[in-house]
Amino acid sequence: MRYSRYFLPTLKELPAEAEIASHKLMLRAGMIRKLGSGIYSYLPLGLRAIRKVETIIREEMNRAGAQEVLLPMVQPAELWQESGRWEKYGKELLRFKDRHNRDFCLGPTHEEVITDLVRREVRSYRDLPLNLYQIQTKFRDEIRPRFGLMRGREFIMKDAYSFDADERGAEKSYWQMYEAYSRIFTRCGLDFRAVEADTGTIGGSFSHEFMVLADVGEDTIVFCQDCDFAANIEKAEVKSSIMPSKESPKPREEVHTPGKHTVEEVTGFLGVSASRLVKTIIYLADGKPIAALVRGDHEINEVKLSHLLGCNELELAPEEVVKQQTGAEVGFAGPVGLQIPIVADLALKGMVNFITGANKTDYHYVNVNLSDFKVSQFADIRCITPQDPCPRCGGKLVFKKGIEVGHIFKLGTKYSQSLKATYLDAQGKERYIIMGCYGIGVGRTVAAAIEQNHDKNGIVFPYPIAPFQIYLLPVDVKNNLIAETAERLYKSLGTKWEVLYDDRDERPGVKFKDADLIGIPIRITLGKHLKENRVELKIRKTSEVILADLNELNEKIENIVKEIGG
RNA sequence: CGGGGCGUGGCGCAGCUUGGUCAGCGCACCUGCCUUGGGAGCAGGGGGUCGGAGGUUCAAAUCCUCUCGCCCCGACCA
Repeated sequence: MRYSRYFLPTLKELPAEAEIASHKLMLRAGMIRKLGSGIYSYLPLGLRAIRKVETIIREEMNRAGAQEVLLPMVQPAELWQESGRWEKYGKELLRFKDRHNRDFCLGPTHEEVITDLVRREVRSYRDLPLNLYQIQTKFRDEIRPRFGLMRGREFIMKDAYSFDADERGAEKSYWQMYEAYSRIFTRCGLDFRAVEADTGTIGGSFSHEFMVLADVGEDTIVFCQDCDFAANIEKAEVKSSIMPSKESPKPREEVHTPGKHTVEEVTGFLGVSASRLVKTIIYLADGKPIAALVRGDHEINEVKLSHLLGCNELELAPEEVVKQQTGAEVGFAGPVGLQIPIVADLALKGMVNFITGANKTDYHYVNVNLSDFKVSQFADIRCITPQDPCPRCGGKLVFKKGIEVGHIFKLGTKYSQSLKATYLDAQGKERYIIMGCYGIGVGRTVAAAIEQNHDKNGIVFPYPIAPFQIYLLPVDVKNNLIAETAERLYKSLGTKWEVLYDDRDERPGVKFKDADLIGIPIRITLGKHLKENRVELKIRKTSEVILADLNELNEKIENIVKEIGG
């Protein structure tokens, strides 16, 4: 590709709208442009990177035995009503009507459509197993789109669905996808971890998220230094080791704590550590108030809590509800005297003489004990902390931030039941098909790769997903020797590699800056050494420069490609 | 949805407090000269109903009201 003819609008200055490195760089490198909040156009360079990732995905999905399909993006409401998600999915589902006033939605995911397709065609156990995937645009009307391609409303996703006759088959399909995903992200040059993930209302241990390690990641993942335990913090169970206190219970006392709402304020005021305090948080679980109790230095885990309560919706109670239930301003809630169900974290079991709110504005209780109120249920409802031991082996835990680029999930018969997708087994008995679903955010994968691979000069594309492999840079196109050699190299190298040929009549500095910015792995510079028939090979990643004779150029390039992971 | 911030040529911004001399700067773009190893220089030039609507006023980018859009912080997810 000739740069002079290529639609590649690079930006010298930082776009004001971008916060994180990948977003800034994708805008500056002319890969994407925003059309509206969470909606982006892919420019040629950005699309090339996306296509590279897609190609890797296709190869690995096909290798794993999956077959590619393409499903509609516009979907009739009837299907969603049948599965029950027309009501459940909420505002993320973008709904609209056609000219006949029939309801439709834009597909945020495709379980309904694929299950409908399969239920019409699959009749026998002989048709199973089956794994179908597509790479397609999804639309989710996200509450808050963010960070460019990291969380868009419209985004490209690879989604796959497996269909099996029995549990064993479903497990096999699941682990095949696990393997395929590991290969895909490895081939994309990413530093990632597969972690155990929340399985929602279905339960079981069959869900993994593929997390690219990056500080800007929106998820916290926790893994063990000593064993292979790795989980999303939402999921990581806390292995409780209750140490009964040796203190003997003292009588409860009310203390004046004017204007002290937060844990820090109260413990600071009373001069005790946060672990002596018990936080009382009022929630609405499907609209009904409940109180959750965790130690002052612990964080409540809402995913665990909502599973425990078995509710669809769990939200922090609004101020009025808190006031009504506690009779006090927010910040002074406590379990003593509360008339709503109380769920307490396991860590409370061993606690004696702790501090809570007094359900009275500007007052707390000290020396509260479990005998002072009634706990409906003790359970693991907090987030694991670095002080906790690994729940598997007791080893030391490490916490990192991750970007979720893939999620695999065993669905079971959730959709085959609601949509009646059945087959006949060898005995002629009708059974529900067992499903799994598997997603990869394609654009997000590119963004995550950039997040992990950039420097102050720009993107440093991992070779396998680089939009071009070689950046051919003649420093002066008015110099006949340079220009003619460049033209010749452009043609010959082009038979083997993808070459971006910077044939612009620009000063060298401009070209160098752009080359660094867009991050093509190998740069070939034609300049002052050309008189001796030599060119410069520069490796973007290491900044290493190699002088190469023209007649040994191909060989040298091949060596570099081998080195940097072709 | 709650909280915070921002909308001024393509991009980045100043001007707004205290209305008039305010349509301005840098980059980009066009023409010419010159220059060619890390975003050169000189000269000339094009481009903006100041997000939109309404209002106050002799006079509004500036003050008031409404509205639309975007970004950031919290509940979702690839």
